[in-house]
Amino acid sequence: MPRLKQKVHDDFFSKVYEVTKRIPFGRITSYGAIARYLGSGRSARMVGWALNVSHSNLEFIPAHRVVNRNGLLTGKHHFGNSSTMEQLLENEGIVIENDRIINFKEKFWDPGKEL
DNA sequence: ATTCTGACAGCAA
DNA sequence: TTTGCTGCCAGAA
Repeated sequence: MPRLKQKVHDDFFSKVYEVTKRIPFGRITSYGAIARYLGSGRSARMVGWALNVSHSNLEFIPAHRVVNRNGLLTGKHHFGNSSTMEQLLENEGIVIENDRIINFKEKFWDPGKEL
């Protein structure tokens, strides 16, 4: 029995939240990695959208641990203050320079590979 | 209904 | 290497 359209979206969003919540402390991943893990590899933008509305979720979503594939903090303007995301990450021991994560490759956490 | 936009990513020039 | 266009799927106007 197919679910209602609204339900489907909730499922996709929920999956995004689930994966995001499993990102280990001090690690980060990319929108594309999550999208691929969820099956729709070319829907990275939807991951971003899901995180954008993650405020409606009761649980805390560590959305600051999700950046684009270049380790660029493209979503920092969505944390109220544009320095919040950067601060949260540095709080976890991640070094940032010019909105870019240093040692991005080493800190990278691939849900498809590690989950 | 149509058009534009977006917290992306891949590929062509 | 950098820039620009395209595919992707939902939402807003």
